[in-house]
Amino acid sequence: MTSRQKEILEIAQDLFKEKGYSAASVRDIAKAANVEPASLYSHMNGKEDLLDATCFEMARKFLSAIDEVNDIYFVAAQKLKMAVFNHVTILMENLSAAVVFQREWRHLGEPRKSEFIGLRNKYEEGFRTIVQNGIDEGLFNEVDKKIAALTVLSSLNWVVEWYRPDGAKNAEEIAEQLYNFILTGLKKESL
Amino acid sequence: MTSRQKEILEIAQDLFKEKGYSAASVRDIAKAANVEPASLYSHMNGKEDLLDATCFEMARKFLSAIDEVNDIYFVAAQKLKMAVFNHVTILMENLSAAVVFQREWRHLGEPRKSEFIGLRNKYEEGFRTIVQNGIDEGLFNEVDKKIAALTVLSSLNWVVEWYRPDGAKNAEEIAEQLYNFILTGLKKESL
DNA sequence: CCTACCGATCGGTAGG
DNA sequence: CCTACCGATCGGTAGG
Repeated sequence: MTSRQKEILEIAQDLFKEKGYSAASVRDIAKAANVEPASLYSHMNGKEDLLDATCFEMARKFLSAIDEVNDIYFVAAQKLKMAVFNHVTILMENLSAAVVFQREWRHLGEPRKSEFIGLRNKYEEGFRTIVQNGIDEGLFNEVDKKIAALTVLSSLNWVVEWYRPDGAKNAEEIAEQLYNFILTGLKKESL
Repeated sequence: MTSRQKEILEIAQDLFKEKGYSAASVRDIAKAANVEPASLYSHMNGKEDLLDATCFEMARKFLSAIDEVNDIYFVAAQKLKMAVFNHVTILMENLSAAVVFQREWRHLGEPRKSEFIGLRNKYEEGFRTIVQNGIDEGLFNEVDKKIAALTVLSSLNWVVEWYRPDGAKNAEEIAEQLYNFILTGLKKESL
C-alpha cells in the first residue's frame, strides 16, 4: 500500500464514520482528497475495497492483540486486564477505522462478509476463553460464557461513542475504569 | 396513524435494520409492501418520515419507562433492576425499531437530529440519576457517573446483536443476568 | 491525475 | 393504489 493509498483510506474512514458507508459517496471521498472522482480509481479497484481494507485490517489488529494475551498471560484476571487495555488502545488509536469496523461491516459483500464474521467470532472466542479460565480458577462466577463475553465487549466498544481524543483520560485510565467495572460491577465490594 | 401506515412503517424498520437507512430504498420498501413505489407517498411525506417516526417513537418508550422507574421506586438497586428489565423488554418487543433507534438516528436531518440527541441525553440522565442514588445510599462505588451510565447502557444495548426471538431465554431471564453483571461484575462475591 | 461520459438507480411528483 | 416520468446522483470506465 502506497502512502497515497493510505491517505485516501484514512479520508474514506473518516467519511464512512461520519456519514455511514452507503451515504458516503466516492465523490465525497474525492472532494476530501482534492482530486476528481475518477482519479481515485488509480488507487483502488472500487469503493468496497476501502471498506474491506478497513474491516480486515482492524480485525487483524484485534486478533493479534487477543492472541498475544492468551499466549503470554496465564491468570484470568491478568489476561482480562490486558485484553481490556489492548482493546481500548486499538479503539482509541484508530477511532474512525474502529467505528467502521463496528458499524459498517454489514455492507461488505459476500464472501468477504462471512469471512469477516468468522474473524470477529474468533476474537469473541478469545474473550470466552478468558472467562472460562476465570471460572476454572474459581475467580469468576459461573455465567453464560457467550453472553458474558459479548457483554464485556459491548461495554468496551461503546467507548467510541463518548471518547474524544482531547479528553482528560488516557487509554490506561479508561481501561482501568472499564476493567474495574467488568470485574466488580457497580456495587461496593464491602457489601 | 392508520393500520396501513403502521404496516408500512414496520416493513421499513425491518429493511432499515437489515440494510441500513441509506441502502434501503423506497423501492425496496414498496416491493416488500407489494405496491408500486409511488403508492407509498399516499401514506407518508417521504422516506425520512419513516426514520423519524421510528426514532422518536422509541425515544418516547424508553423515556416513559425510565420516568416511571425514577418516580415509583426509591432504592437504587431496585430502580436499576427495574430500569434494566424495562430497557431489555423494550428492545426485545421492538427489535427492528430498536436497532434503527440505536444505529440509524445519525441519518435524521436537522433539526430533528438535535432534538433526538436531546431525548437520548434525557434517557441517559435517568440512568445517571440511578447511579447517583446508589452512590448516595452507599451502595455503589464512587464512579464517573457519565461513563458508568453509558457503560451500563452499552451492555444492555448489545442485546440486540445476539438476541433471537426464538431463543431459550425470555426478557426476565436476560434482564436478571444483565442486572447481576452490572451490579457485581464477573468476580465471585466471596472473593 | 484529468476530461468526458455511461447505464443504473435514487427519492419524489403529476395526474388519474 | 397505478402509470408514466423527472432531475439528481450513484459507482465506475475509456482514453489520455
